[in-house]
Amino acid sequence: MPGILEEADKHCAKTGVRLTPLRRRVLELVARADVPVKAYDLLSQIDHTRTNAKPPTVYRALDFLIDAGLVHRVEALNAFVACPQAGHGHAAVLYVCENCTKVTEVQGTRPGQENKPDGFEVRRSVVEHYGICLSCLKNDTSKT
Amino acid sequence: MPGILEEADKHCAKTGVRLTPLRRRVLELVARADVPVKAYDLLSQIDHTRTNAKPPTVYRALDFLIDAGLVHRVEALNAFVACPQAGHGHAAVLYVCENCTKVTEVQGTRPGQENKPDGFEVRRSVVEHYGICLSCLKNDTSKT
DNA sequence: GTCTGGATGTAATAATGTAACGCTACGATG
DNA sequence: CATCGTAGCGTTACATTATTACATCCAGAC
Ligand SMILES: [Zn+2]
Ligand SMILES: [Zn+2]
Ligand SMILES: [Zn+2]
Ligand SMILES: [Zn+2]
Repeated sequence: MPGILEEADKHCAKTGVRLTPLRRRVLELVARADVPVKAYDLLSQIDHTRTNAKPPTVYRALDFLIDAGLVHRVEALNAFVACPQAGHGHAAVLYVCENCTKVTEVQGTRPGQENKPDGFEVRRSVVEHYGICLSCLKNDTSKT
Repeated sequence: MPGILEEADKHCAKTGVRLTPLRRRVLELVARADVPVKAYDLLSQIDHTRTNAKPPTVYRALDFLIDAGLVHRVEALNAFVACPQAGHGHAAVLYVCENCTKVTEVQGTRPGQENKPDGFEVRRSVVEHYGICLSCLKNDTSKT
């Protein structure tokens, strides 16, 4: 795989938005973790000798990355994951393992709108499935 | 309709859990509002001459009500809505209007599990669609 | 009565998120 | 070049949301 950062560079160049060093650094931190990351964890990981990051710093960067479609917010965890597909503005379908906390983002799927009320115009969807991933089910030592 | 509180009484009697006055009061407050309610709003609405409610009070009551399937948490709003169907433990599909903030819970639908990863065992699903309801679309005066 | 577990009270604090304002750097415009 | 406007970030202060830990109360079991 080509690396999320390089993909992000390309994506931002194409869409004409600026992936500044700070934003790129935050994306790097989110992408490096293979589990959802908390905003304040990001804050503490930013190099404080180079920037003087405060909460607004990281929240602004995250807002940018989310708008750019590079990061998704995991609503039920107050946490963030990097999007493996740099698809602008797509709605994510996430499977979150409650044991190992890893997130799998389903590729190329639109969230289903079950029994949508008549005339409702959906702008944004949050779809998060919580459970146990195959790998954790296999390695489960706590079998009753 | 028979009233959410009476339904809740029946439901709790049947499942053998205790809908105490405090919990019932919180459910009443959630049910009375036709929009999602915040925990601290509930806290301020509880009668402080009779109980001495603090944050844990309301969060504990909400936890109980959610476990009992009487209330759903709206994850992306940090807010709570009463469930119109007292179905224990069902996963809710919610349509939230970003204009009037009203929530429509789709009845009798299981959230779709789009392209579920192999072997993933789903325990709980969060499905929230944000947009504009029909009524707000009709009354829209901000037509460009 | 005494014991016990669930429910609630209480204090303190953690964790998460935002508002408001100012400064700086940079590109556009004339 | 001058100046203007704006995006990005710094900075302070604060607001909102949620939890931990421990004490107390109280109904039902024995
Ligand atoms: Zn994605
Ligand atoms: Zn797992
Ligand atoms: Zn429901
Ligand atoms: Zn509406």
